[in-house]
This record gives sequence, C-alpha cells and structure tokens, in this order.
Amino acid sequence: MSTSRTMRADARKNYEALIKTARKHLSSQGVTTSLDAIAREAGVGVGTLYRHFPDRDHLIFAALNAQGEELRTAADLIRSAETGLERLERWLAQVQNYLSSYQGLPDSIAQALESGDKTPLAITCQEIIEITDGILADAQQEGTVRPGIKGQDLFETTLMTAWLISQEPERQRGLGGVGEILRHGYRS
Amino acid sequence: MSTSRTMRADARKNYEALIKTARKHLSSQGVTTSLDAIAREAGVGVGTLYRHFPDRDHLIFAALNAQGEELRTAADLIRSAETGLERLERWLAQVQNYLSSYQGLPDSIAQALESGDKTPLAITCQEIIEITDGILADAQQEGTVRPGIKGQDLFETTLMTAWLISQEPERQRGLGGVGEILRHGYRS
DNA sequence: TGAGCATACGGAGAGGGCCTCCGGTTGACA
DNA sequence: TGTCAACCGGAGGCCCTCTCCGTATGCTCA
Repeated sequence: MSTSRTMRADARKNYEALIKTARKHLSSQGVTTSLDAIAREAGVGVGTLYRHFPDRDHLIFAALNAQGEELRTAADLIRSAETGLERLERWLAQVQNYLSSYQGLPDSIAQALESGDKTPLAITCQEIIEITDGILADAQQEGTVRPGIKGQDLFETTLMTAWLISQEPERQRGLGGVGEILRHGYRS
Repeated sequence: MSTSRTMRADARKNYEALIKTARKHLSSQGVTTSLDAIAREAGVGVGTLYRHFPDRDHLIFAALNAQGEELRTAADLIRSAETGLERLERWLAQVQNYLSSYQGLPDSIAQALESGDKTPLAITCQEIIEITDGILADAQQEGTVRPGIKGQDLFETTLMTAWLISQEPERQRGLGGVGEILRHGYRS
C-alpha cells in the first residue's frame, strides 16, 4: 500500500493522518490499542481505516516502517565496528530495539510468522534473518561465534528478549542476566 | 479461594464445573478465551463466574493448579537424576512445560509479575524462582554451571522460551537452536 | 471549464466480549 | 420448618471489531 502517488489527494491525507495517530497510540498503548479510537482521533471514519489497513497487522507494519526508523538505514552504525562479533552484536541490538518498538509487538510478529508467511510483518522478519545470516557468517569466519549457530536462532533469541523487555518496560536494569547468558551462548 | 469445605454445596458444585470447563477452553483457545463462554458452557451465570474468580488471572491460576499437575509433585522425576546439572535441566524442562500449559500464559505471567506481586500467578513465580535457586546452587557447587548465574535469570530464559513455544505450537523441531544457545550459555 | 465516473468517505449496525449490579433463590442450621 | 446469610442468574451498560452501502469528492478529458 504505502502513500503512492496514484492515490487520490484526500486518500493520501487520511492515510497519513491515520499513520501519525496510530504511531502515537501504538507507542503509548501497545499493539492492542483500539483501532476505533485511532480513527476517531485521526478525524476519519472507521471504514476509512479498515479500507487502508485490512487488519491490525497491516497498520502496525505501516506505522513501524513510516519515517526513517527502519533497520536498513541503521546499518550505518554497524559498519564502524572493527570485529565481526562487534558488528553482529550491534546489529542484534538494533533488531532488538526495533522489535520492542511497541508493547506486544513480538506477539504480533510471532503470530504473523506462524500463520502463513505472506503478511508484511512475516516478510520483514525473513529479511532480518537473511541480513543476520550475512553478518553472522563473518563473525563465524573470524572465529568469535560458534559454528552451528544460525541466523534464525539469533533472531528467535532476539525476539524472545524483545518480548521480555516489552513486558517489563520498567526494569531498566537491562536484563543483565538474560543478555549475558545469551551472549555466552553463541560466542566461541 | 479453592474448594473449601466452608462453601455451600451449590457453590462448590459451580466452582468445580467452572474449573473443569475453564481448563478445557484454556487448553484449546489460550488465555484470551471468552469468560462468558466458559460460564455459559458450565451452565452457570456470568455473575457466578466473576464472584468465584474476580479476574481472568485468578481463573487461570485456579485452572492451572487444579488436579495434580503442579510442579511440586513433579519434583520426584528430578530426584532420580545423578548430577546436579541433570537435576537442574530436568527441573527447567518441567517449569517450561508448566509455563506453556496454555497459549499466552507467559504473557499473563509477565504482566502479573510487573504489576504488583500479590497476584497468585506472581506468588507462584516467586516460589519457582526460589526452588530454582536451590537446585542451581548444587549444580554450581559441582562446577557444571557457571557462577554468577541466578535463579531469576534461568526463570526468565525459561519464561521466554515458553513464550516462543506457546506462540509457535506447530514447530515440533523443539527449538533446537535456541535451547542449545541457552544451555551453552549457563553451563561451565 | 464542467460533466461524469471511479475512487474514497463515513458511520450505522450486527456481533461479541467484559464486568457490575441487584432482585430472586436456596442451602444450612437451630 | 422457618429464617437468613450465602449464593445465583442474567439483563444491561460499555467498549471493541469489522462490514456494508448510500453519499461525496477528486480527477480526467472533452
């Protein structure tokens, strides 16, 4: 979908208002926030919301990827790292951050992954796993990450961690224990 | 609450019918199943359900601990293990199994842990962590588990894993990768 | 410019879930 | 058997999701 130039002007305006309001509500209320309320606050009928975003996941995905916070652009931060391990861990931190954008997002993602792989969220995950595989290969080459580890595994551990974080947003103690176990788990 | 002998006979009967139906619905539909539907199928008014179980968590907790599937009784399986590590891992497997009883249970638990520690679910978790600490100490004594690891950490990784499992019930591939990373992460 | 049409809008309404409240019922005990 | 505390049922208010269709409006082309 996205704001294409073949959209009518009013449609584009509504689309953008919806995304803007959705981002706000998703950030403060999590992925289960009321879609009705979003439409209302965006000054748009519910029908309009559902026409633009057939289901909740489509809206979440669009809100997530609006503006420039996509992972791809963040790839720059990674390049400056010296070792492959450092690059991998910076990348995983980015992914974790991305997956924790909204409270409950990991649940939506896991469900999307389970039921068919055609949804936008599922496709995004597949892309993340592929990128991870690439970075991982370098780290394994240099011997800092154990062989046998797969990008899929690291994605899953990162998703799990994002889930834990988004459930307990207060504890800023950075889940030291869990993170340490995981790092020790894939490093050589 | 529980089925006490100070309850009136009709109250006890309803309580038990509710638990029975709740177990069925929770098992097949997960923790978000309709409470109205449970009351209906149990042949009881909704008011009765809410009087016995003030909120969803109370019902989940009661359903979880009805009959003998509590973790405590499963402690027997653990004793036969020879090494402390083996005992620990069997215990964690039990906990993981318990935490995956219903789809979405880990979410309920995480929320209970976050908001006050007085809920039955939160109390149960605290108990599990304490038991884990005990078993963990033995394993650390014998040198098979790294020092610095805490019962809380192992509980959290187990909860995360249970979440992943309960989200993707199909994949019986046993999340080989994730499990292997975690085991490697806490072992010496 | 303005007529005509494809595109898009809005919101009522059906369906369902949550939870409360209170008039009515019933088990227990004297 | 009578009395009352304990317990029941379910109507009803509120909120949410999602569909459907009559209405409105941006766009295009003559």
